[in-house]
Amino acid sequence: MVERINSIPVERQLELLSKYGISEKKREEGEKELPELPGAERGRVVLRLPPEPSGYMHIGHAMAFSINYLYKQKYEGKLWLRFEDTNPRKVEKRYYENFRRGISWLGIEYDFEKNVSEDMELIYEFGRRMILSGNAYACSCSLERVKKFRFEGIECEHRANSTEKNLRIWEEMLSKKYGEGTYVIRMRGDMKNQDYSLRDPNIFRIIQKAHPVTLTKYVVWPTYDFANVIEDEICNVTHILRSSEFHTALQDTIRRMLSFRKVHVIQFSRFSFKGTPVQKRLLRPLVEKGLVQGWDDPRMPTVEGIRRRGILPQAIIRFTKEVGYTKSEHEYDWSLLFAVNRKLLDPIAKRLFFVPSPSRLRVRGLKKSVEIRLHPDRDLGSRKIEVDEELFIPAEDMESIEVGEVFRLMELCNVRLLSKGRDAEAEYAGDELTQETRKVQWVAGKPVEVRVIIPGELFDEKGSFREDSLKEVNGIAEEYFSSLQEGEIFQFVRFGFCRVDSRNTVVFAHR
RNA sequence: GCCCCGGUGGUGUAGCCCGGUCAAGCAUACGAGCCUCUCGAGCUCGCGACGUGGGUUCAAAUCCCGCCCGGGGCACCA
Repeated sequence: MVERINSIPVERQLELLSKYGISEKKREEGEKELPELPGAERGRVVLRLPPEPSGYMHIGHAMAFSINYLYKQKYEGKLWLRFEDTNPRKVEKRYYENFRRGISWLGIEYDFEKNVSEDMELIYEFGRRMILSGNAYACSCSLERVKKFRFEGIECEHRANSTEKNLRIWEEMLSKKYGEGTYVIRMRGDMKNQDYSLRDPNIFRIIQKAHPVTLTKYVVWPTYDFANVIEDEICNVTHILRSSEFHTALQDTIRRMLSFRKVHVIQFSRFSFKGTPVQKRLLRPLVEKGLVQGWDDPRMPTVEGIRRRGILPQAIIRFTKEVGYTKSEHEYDWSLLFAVNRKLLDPIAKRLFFVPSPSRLRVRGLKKSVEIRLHPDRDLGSRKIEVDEELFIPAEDMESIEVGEVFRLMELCNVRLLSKGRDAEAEYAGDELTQETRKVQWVAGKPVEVRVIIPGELFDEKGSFREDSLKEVNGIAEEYFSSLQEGEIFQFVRFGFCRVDSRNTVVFAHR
């Protein structure tokens, strides 16, 4: 029954339906809304993007930032861009700019920007307060000893030092009297706590390496958890939306010790795509061994990589909104992102002809000039093509077309194949357009040689690098191709969406 | 070892807090058809899931316990 109805054209179906008084059920199209944030009030929400400028921004950052941005919009709140640059050993100047670029590419508008390293004096003030209130102490245990004691739940002797002594050492640390590894400041937690991260964690350590922003001004640096709590307090952050590789217990404790306000913490698991991990640990070897072209290789999850791959920034934001966030482990299939990207691209991408593995075809007596629209149903302009007897069609089509068969050269005319092979010939067979005839794209005139790079997943299921992660297709495109802008995303008809990477190279995005 | 957090179709999610309306919604993928001068878009239909074992209850995807599996933390990294 269903089959029978389906075989009737839609218009006729609707006709029949209205005849029987059945109206079309309107589907509510509403875009998916993000869940409400606890305790969020319009206009009073403050969020933050906290990148560590120690590596390239990747899709995981992009999505986590998007969530924050979406909530900023939802509640008309404020958004900070805050560089978590408290480890001079990891931070590098160029990455600050890389993040700024990535964020602006995404179209994320933030209200304030700062580096945590600019707030050192303030952070020191809170460190001092921790010591004065007995919540922190200076410790000179070796790393091994700290570890051992923490594991065994034993308090070291430094824990019993007087406030005066702690304060003296603290001041001396600040005045650069000590070298690395001599002293650290630890939070007085609970050496018996079942959660080991509360067994007197370190909150300040000495690092004698020049910082890209503050240079050699400071040597005592706060650890992430400490700096973060302070920054969230002074930035007036109301909601922390971050991935779940962070534990809240420690930060909550510090917040309590310093009598800071409560902050809503929402955690979600890391965003990553199938076969394309975001961890530097896995990516760096690929770059170093030359298995990929660089950090901006279109197979890479870096912002630069996915941009080259033809993903629109809006697609990332919209995709993020669709999948939302969860604490459950997941690995997105690229096809999910592609689907969103395709929807955005379809109405704006120009349609061009590309012939992979071209096969020469002579059409007897053909001489024609056609003007073809650049989009089937949007007005994106058109291009004019002069056709002579000689043109090219894909080898794949040439092979499957039988001699004597009539097929259509898209937007041009019908032809009948007379012979195959090197001197393949065809003859004109009318202009009538019918649904059944096979349609083939073609290239004539002055073809442009084009190389299409097809990026795939970097790793297979077992986690080893895929040698075939990058494929290549060569062919010719119509002349109009040369007038595309670098970076422009368009569609090669019957082939897929691509982005102009460089003069004669395009990167395949998806079908 | 200890401590957190998860486990809904191939993939991603909704539902779980407040048990029934869930013989489980949506998207994507896949299959079929309609439409279309694209293998794109649009439209219609189909396919397919509550980790596992107990318990509570008239009733469990939803609450409780055990187990299994996955992720994260226990850094002088963030």
